[in-house]
Amino acid sequence: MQAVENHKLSRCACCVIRHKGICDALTDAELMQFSQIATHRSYEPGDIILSSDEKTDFFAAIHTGVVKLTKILIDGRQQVVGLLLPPDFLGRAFSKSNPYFAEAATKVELCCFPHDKFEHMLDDFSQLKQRLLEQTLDELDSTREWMVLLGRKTAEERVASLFLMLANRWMKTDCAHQSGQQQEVFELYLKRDEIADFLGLTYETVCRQISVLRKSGVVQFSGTRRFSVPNLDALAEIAG
Amino acid sequence: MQAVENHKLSRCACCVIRHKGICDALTDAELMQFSQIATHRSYEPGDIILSSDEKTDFFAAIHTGVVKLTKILIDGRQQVVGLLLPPDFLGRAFSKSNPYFAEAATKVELCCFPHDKFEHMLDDFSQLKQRLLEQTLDELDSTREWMVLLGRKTAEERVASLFLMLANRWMKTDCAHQSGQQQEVFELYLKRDEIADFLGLTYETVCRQISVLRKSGVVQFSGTRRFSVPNLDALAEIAG
DNA sequence: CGATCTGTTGACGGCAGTCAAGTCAAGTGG
DNA sequence: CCACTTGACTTGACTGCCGTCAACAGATCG
Repeated sequence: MQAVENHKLSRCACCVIRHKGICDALTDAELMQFSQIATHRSYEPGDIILSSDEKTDFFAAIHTGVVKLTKILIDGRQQVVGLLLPPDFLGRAFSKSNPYFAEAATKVELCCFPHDKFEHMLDDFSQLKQRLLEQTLDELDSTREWMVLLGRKTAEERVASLFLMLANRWMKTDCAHQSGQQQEVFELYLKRDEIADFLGLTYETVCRQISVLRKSGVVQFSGTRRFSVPNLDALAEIAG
Repeated sequence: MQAVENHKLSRCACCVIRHKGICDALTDAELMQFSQIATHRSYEPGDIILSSDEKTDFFAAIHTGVVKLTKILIDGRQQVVGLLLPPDFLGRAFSKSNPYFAEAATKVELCCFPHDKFEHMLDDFSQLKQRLLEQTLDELDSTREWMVLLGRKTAEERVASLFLMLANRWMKTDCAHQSGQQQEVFELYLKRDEIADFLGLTYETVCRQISVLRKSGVVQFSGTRRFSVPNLDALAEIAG
């Protein structure tokens, strides 16, 4: 029993997101307790992790991969309302259902916590709740930033904004990039039609605007889903 | 001194939003402490309450009136990213600045709490932090709902969605509406160009789509900013 | 090799934006 | 009291960006 706990603690202790996501709010001792309720789950691209308005029985930290949050209208029109990367948190606390679909955009590994036990721990560890609040506030900020994009930006500005956002997120979390090195390469993660659903466009328009940016030299592509940015300021200028 | 406290408590105790907003999370005894740090401020339509990225020194509960949260691009394009009605909470906790403008859309009265004292109280009263978290999560949900509108809905659907949202919010909070009464009358609060900035349209398009809905009988106007809805289901159908 | 999925590019049309004129109500000042 | 101004709103004519429809290219896989 003790051995198992130690094993589980060590799994958490050496977890790549130990000091990034909500887990960072916990001490090693608290993490020990936390690790006992955590289980891992894996998903393939396209898998539905959570269905809209289905009662959810777990929360999760994104361990690896990318998760899309989407909403759909009755006639099938779809909008991506959030993109979760490690070490983001997945799930709607203090509510029995969540109003989005969560879909794996890439291979995904989650670290899951049962619904009721996690909410109890939120009450026990005030630092955890604090962290969740701060993360939710940050998410609200970036969601509103995206509202400006959807409401007011042109197609070209939208695509440029997406590239800029991905580049910034990449450099913030995976900041193991050696300075003075050659061009940083970023991952797009999404297919053209997923990008379209994120930007409020059609996939043809996304294609065209990517071509425009590529031909003007603002971004350089290697394959269809990897790109680099010679001049981030120029990209930011276009993104508005 | 004691007299003043009693006076202040009584002001909170009989406050119209005492049992609606975050204050509802407090006991009468806690409210007493709370009332000692609270001050009231008034604003006229068009007044800027908070400027984007300006360091904020207070939080506030909306007592009366309507507050717009907006963001602008360098060339002046504007997007309303949130609409706050009583008893909503204004301010970005645990961050020295907030990335939006807060502007009074109508006459507004705020109940304000100093920045540092309020954050201390959040730590002292866990129910308060809990309430703030839940309110933030709800705000995130409705913001994402609005992303679908901005990204995927037509002009007519957007205007219909706004009417529906206002009707629902009105009936939820001011539910002193006598049943079996004649048509409920709702307030639009915003000018045509403010609606446009909320819906990601131009004010001419907003005008035209309001005319369409009015002529089809789905909504009835008295003046330019008051309307009633004969059939809410029909409106919801159009809103998508 | 064909089948399928993903991405690219062209031609055309429509919805909403742009530009502009006009209505209406409220306020201001002579 | 009336001319004038101002702000909010409405409506029309035209334009253009992006959506729709369609053909095609490349990659992956059985």
